[in-house]
Amino acid sequence: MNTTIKDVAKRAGVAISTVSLVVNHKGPVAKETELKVIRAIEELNYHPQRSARGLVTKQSGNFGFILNANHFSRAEPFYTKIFLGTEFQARSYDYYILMTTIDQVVTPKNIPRFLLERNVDGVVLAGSVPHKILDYISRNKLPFIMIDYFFPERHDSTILTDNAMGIRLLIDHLLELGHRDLAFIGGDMEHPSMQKRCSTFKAYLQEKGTTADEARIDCIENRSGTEAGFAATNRLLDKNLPISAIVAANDAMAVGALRACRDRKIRIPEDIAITGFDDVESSITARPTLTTVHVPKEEMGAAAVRHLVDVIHGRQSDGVRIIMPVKLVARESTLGAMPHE
Amino acid sequence: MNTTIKDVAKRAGVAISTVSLVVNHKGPVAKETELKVIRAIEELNYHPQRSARGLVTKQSGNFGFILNANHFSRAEPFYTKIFLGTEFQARSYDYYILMTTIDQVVTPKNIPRFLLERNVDGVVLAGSVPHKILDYISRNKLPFIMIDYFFPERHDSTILTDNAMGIRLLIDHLLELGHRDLAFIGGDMEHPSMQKRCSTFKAYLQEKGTTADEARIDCIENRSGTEAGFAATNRLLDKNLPISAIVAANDAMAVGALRACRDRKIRIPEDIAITGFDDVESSITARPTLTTVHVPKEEMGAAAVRHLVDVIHGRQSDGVRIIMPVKLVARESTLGAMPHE
DNA sequence: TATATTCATCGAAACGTTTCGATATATAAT
DNA sequence: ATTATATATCGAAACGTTTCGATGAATATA
Repeated sequence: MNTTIKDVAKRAGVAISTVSLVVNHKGPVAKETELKVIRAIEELNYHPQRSARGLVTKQSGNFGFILNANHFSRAEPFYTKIFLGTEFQARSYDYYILMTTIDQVVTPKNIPRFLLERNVDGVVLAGSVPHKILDYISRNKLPFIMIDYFFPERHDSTILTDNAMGIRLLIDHLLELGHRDLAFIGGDMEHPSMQKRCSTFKAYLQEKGTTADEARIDCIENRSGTEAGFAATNRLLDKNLPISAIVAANDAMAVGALRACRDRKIRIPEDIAITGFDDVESSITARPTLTTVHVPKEEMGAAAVRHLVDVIHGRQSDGVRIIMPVKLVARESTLGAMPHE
Repeated sequence: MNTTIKDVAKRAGVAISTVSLVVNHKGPVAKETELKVIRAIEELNYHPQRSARGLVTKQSGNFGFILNANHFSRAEPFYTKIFLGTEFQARSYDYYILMTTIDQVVTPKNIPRFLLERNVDGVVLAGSVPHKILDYISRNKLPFIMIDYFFPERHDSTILTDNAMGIRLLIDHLLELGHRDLAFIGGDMEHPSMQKRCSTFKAYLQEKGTTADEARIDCIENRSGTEAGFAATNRLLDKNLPISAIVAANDAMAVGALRACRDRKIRIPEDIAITGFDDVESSITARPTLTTVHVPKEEMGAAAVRHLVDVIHGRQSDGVRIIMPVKLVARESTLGAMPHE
């Protein structure tokens, strides 16, 4: 029970350091002794102990995953999916993920425990995360990468979705269906993804010759949930402008828009078409189901882990910006009721 | 950078061991020196290093989470939810979760790495998991608990759902709606939960005076997915017995039943009502939405972690069996189309 | 006042590895 | 034959903690 490298050394009749060399495939060791050692290892069922090894190598075999606490409600499967993506990929590289949530407001003392304890070899940060954490991480020379967030003034590695492409796909889709009077509801405008979605909406409409009327754009500052979508839609509809389609900045806001329209007995999509963004569960549980843009959430998590591994192995320098492709998912909220399949 | 206990000791003008005493709130230490030490700790921003501490205490601060690889497809959010439940609860007890999947077939060498490396203080096992792993874990004297599985011949700690209650709720619901000819489709009969659901179906119908006709019960041995539900339902319907409702052993099979009925132009629930079990996403994405039994998945994960912590703290002996309550969720597949809400 | 008891602090060992410099042996170069 | 080089092995130090037994100071007991 609890066999150590010492036991192996004794059994194989060699020095401890020789066993270590064999275990780690380092340094030259005679074929013959190697076999002796391997045999001893197998007979004793030896496996090096993580904490002992970590103490000297300064490697934990773990990656940290830091998530904005607000984002990790159970109702919000977006970041959950990203997290699961990292879990999956980490395993295939022989790392484990230690995950924690973190409050927006950073008191000096809420640095994640795994950082303080030096228990991770790299960090993935998902969603909006405080500056201070990044500083702490880079001060400790840990490789890190952000997902779905970045600070414009810095050059951190980050994984983004192709927000511009997503919005263009939606607009193309709507124009093709004959819609002309498009509106946009956004929220959480401090978030770069949200900014991009909104700015692309304006720019691409202009490009298409349909000028984007500012009166048909309603962005709520700090919130971006169902309630925000509901409120923004109501404000928009109160103006009595002609509107044939509403592009929402994400699925949650689109669901809010659906609700606002239902309250006013507006039929979807006959009177107004509605689109979301992200392709989370609620887009398919909604009635009608939501046309939206699929964001490859698991893949983003996986890509983040791969990047950390690459940096650690020196195969990849830091400061990259990876943009993940998206695709349109057309459903009832633009196409109308479809036969139950 | 990288301040150690040594630095703190020097700065505070005390011995290393004294600093340790302060950090761990052990042994008697004078108020005055305690303050000196605390001040030094804060000035140097010291925090003990996990691997060094773990080396001597033999505590990792981690729990392992082992999941049957088959169960962890992305399409199967049941165990994913359980996992997230453990994550959440672990954090509140200052533990991290190391998760891994494991194949059904256990070669002697696929023991999870975190076990070999002695990198966990306890283990949660979700779903059907090989015997050998349990042996390995208990041989290493690690506390562990299973979720949604158990071996009848052993007395391991385990967290189960109230399968019997769930089936009774469904039957009561159907009887109340006037159904008399109930059928049952099951699968994966090696799984204790599945056995219980099936046996309760028979027993409770008998208790209610409606004898359970064996001809209306179709259980598939090794599979329990949509395909299995589809196949079982077709076999059932081919018999041309009067059937007014089908109770499926889980949501996936219920979805298969929906499909089989649609193919035969059987209307749900007008011609036949259908129920599921588990309340996973597919029960609400299905058309019509599925009446099912809600299983508190996150709570089960959380309860598992609480139990491990209790055992470690000696507050709880091993070998408990915790049965989680369930509740009926009535939806369109028994009630009929509901107004979009 | 002498002795026993408690309290506070300390030094050193131990935990299980990796790594580094030293040593011994075998092989190649002169 | 002598020296230089490469190969194989080893012993010991180091990593940063906790813990244990020892020591000394302060307090209570006789």
